[in-house]
Amino acid sequence: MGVRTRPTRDGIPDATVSRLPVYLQALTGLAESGVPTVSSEELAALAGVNSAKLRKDLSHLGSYGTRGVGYDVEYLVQHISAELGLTQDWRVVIVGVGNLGRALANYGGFGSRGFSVAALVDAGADIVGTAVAGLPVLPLTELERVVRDLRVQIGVVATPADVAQEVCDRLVSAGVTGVLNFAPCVLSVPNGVMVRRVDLSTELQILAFHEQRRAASDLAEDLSSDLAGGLFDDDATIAPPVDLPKEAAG
Amino acid sequence: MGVRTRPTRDGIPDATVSRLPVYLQALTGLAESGVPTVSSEELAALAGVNSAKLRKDLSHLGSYGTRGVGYDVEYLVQHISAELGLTQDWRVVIVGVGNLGRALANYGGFGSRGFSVAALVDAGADIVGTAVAGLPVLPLTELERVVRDLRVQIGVVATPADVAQEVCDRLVSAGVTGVLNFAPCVLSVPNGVMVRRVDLSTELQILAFHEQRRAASDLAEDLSSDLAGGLFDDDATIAPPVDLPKEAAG
DNA sequence: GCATGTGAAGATATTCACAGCC
DNA sequence: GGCTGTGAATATCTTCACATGC
Repeated sequence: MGVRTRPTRDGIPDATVSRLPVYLQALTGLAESGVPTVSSEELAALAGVNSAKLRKDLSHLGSYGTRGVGYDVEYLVQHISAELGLTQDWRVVIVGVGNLGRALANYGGFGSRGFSVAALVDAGADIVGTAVAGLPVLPLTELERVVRDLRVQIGVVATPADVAQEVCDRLVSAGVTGVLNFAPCVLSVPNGVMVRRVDLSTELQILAFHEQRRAASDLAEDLSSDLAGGLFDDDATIAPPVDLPKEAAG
Repeated sequence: MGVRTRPTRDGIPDATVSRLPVYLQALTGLAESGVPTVSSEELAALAGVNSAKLRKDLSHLGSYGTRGVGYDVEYLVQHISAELGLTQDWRVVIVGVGNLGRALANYGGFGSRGFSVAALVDAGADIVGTAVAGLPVLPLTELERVVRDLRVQIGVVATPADVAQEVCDRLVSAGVTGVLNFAPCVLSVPNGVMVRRVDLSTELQILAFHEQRRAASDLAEDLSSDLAGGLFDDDATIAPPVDLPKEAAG
C-alpha cells in the first residue's frame, strides 16, 4: 500500500515484458492517428489481450492511467519506451546476409525505434564488398573488430545452422550481450548473455499441432451431429469446446 | 484405468507444445549422427532446458523412455512428429514476396518436415509472373482460388502491416485455419482460427529490456566489486546448459 | 458514473525429490 | 548404479470482482 504509486523499480514479470512491445505498437498507431486517450478495454482489444491483463501489466510500470478516463496515449508511449530501454540507441550487427539477413537489414522498423544496424557481416566472397540497405557487407574476419569498435550490444545470427554456434561464440567473446537467433538450432551462451530464438519451423509446427487438434474435433463434431443426445463418452472423447487460441482477439 | 501407459489423449499443455519442436530439432540432429539413445540430461542440455522439465514434457506424450537407459532417438522422433501432426503434409501459402517472403520461400527446412509451399502470392505487378524458389508468383486476385483449389491450411503473412489484416481476412474466409504473421501488427481472426506472430521489433525490444537491466546491475556490481563473495548474477538468460545442482542431493 | 488499480482466487508451469524399474 | 516418470511443492501467470478515486 504505497502512499503514492511507485514506478515499481523491482522485477517486471517476463510475461508482461513480452507484451509491452505489442502495447507499444498499438499505442504508436493511436498516437499517429491523433487519439489522445484510450481505455484499457480499447487498448486490450487492439493488442489482442483481455483488459484485466492489460491493466495488470501496466500497473507494473506504475500508475499512469486516470480512473474514469483511461490512459494518456503519448504519456504511455513514453513510459513503455523508457521501460524497454528504447530511449537509448542499441547497436546491432547482422551476421549472415542471405535472403533472411537482407530482409532484416531492409526492415524499416529497425532504425525507427531505438535500434541501428551498425554493420552487416558475411562469409561469402561474392557478397562481401557489396552494399545492402545502404551498408557495406564486411568479411567475417572483421566481426570482432566491428563489435568492439562500434560497441555493438546485440548480434543477429542469420547464418546457416552449422556455423551459428561458432558465430555466436565469436559475437559473445567480442562483447555482445544479447543475441537474436534466426538459425534453426539452439545456441548456448555463458551466463549473463541472453538469447532469443526465432524459428519458422517451430512456429509452423506449433500451428500444425493445433490444426490437427481442430481437425480431430471437427470430425468428432460431425460424427455426433445427429445424435447430439450425448450418450457415450464420459471420458474425454476429444477436446474442450472451442478453446480459443492464444492470439485470437476476442 | 490404464493398464499400460496411455499416450494421454487429452490436452498437452501449451508450454510443452511450444518446446516439442526444439526437442525434435535436437533429436533429428542426433539421429543423423547415428546416436541410438539419449538421456533426459543430454537431450535437455541440447535443447537448453532443465532435465526435469524435459521428462515432464515427454511424459505428456506417454512413456517412451527406458529407466536406467534413456530414450530411443528414432522412436522419439516418430512420436513427437506424430504428436505435432507432421506425418501429414500441410500446405502453406506465402502472401507477400518481398525480401522476407523470398527468404521464407527459399527456406530449406520448409519442405523437409511436413510442410510444402503451395503457392506464392503478391500484389506487385513487377514481381507477379516471375519465379521465386521454383514457384511462380501469383497475383493477389488468385488468393482465394489458390487456397480453395490447393486446400491450403496455413497462410503466411509477409506483407506490409497496412494490408496484413485485409490479407488475413481473405485467407480466413477462403478457408485457412492457421496464420503465421510476420507483419508488425496484431491480426484479429474469428474463433477457431489460430494466429502466431513473429516480429523482429518485439524480439529486439525484449532483448533491449534485458540489456538495460544487465547494464544497471553491472553498475551496481562495479560499485560493490571488492566485497563480492562471488556473485555472478542470477538468472537473466534462457537457461544455460550447465545446470548446477544446488547441493548434492542425498 | 465510470474506468483504473489490485487483493484474492484460480489456472498453468516449473522444479524438487524420490519411488519404481532396468 | 543409473535414469525415467511422477506426485507434491513452488513459482508464475491469468482472471475475477470490487474498492478507490477522478
